[in-house]
Amino acid sequence: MFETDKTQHKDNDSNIDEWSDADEDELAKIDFFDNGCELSKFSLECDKLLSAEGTPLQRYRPKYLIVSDFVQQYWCEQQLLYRLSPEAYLLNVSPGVDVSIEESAESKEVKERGSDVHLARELEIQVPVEVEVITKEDAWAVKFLNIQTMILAFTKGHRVAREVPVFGVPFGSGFFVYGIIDELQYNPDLHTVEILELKTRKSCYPPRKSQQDKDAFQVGLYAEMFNDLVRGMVTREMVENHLKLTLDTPLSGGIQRHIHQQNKKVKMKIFTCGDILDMVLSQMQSFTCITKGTVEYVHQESRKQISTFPMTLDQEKLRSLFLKQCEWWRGERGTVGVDVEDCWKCSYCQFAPFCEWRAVKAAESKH
DNA sequence: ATTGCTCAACGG
Ligand code: SF4
Repeated sequence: MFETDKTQHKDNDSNIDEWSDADEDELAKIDFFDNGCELSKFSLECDKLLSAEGTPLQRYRPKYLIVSDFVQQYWCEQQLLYRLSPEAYLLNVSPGVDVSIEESAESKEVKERGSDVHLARELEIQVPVEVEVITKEDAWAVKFLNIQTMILAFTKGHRVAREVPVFGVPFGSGFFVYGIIDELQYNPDLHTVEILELKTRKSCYPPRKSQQDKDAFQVGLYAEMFNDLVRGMVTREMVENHLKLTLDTPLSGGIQRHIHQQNKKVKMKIFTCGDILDMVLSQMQSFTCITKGTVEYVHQESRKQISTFPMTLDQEKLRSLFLKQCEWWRGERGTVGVDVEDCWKCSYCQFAPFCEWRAVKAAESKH
């Protein structure tokens, strides 16, 4: 009885907590449901744009994806698309209407403070070295060398490494993925490795469940990729074919010098990107698989810990989530925005005013 | 073959 009141409620507040506050005129203009309310695979205008111009993979990630792509997608696939393709968002905006696609200054500020904290933490334990990079092989060799630095640190007795790259082709997806793990912790007695993912927050309270889920997903994906390297499931050919690298040409002088400087014992030899890759692929196999991780939330202002929670790797759950995400990248299904219970996310989103997903959900809720 | 092709994560 009281519920009917709720559905009629129009929220013109700046606070977005329901679908129904979208602009009435915009809703009238967009008529997706001519043929009833069944959710067809590509009913959104943005999906039609995608199918006309190529899959997200071809268009935006022809060689490799980054872990952050999947993490953003986990948060909201529609928002990911709008970030990749502002034109997909502008489809919903009538010509002449002035609209911003910039993130708010506040949100930029919060992200910057997060970056600052992470940078400071990295500098606490490792010294950055500048290396001249000329070719893309050089650039990838540096990434591989950063993995080797972690391996060396752990064999020297260090227990913590930060900003450690991982790469691979998770779950046989056929997608090459690259990411950087915030922190790895090594226990030399048990010979185990765990992930610590630090998240800084403006708020001094723990985030909502779906945000924690997203962070657990991120840690899970890192763990899975690390483990694939440990299991020897990442091959030289995968790197070569996906990244289109020529692995057998010598790296440029700056990197050669760096390698010899780093390890004086290494014999005078000209290294190729493939040499570095082979070493890393082989050395990674001496680790054990990661089974656990921790997500830690820290208040930006006070730097005090807010909360932590453990992540136990659930490979099957992760697999099905990940492969579902891959379908979107391949253009096998349409874009899906946030669930009703997660529509609070829209209040933080720069695309809320003309978001197609929101408009459709608002229209649906009026049946 | 004019011919290239990505710093990731950052927080909500
Ligand atoms: S407004 Fe909501 S549904 Fe639309 S992109 Fe932003 S978060 Fe996703």
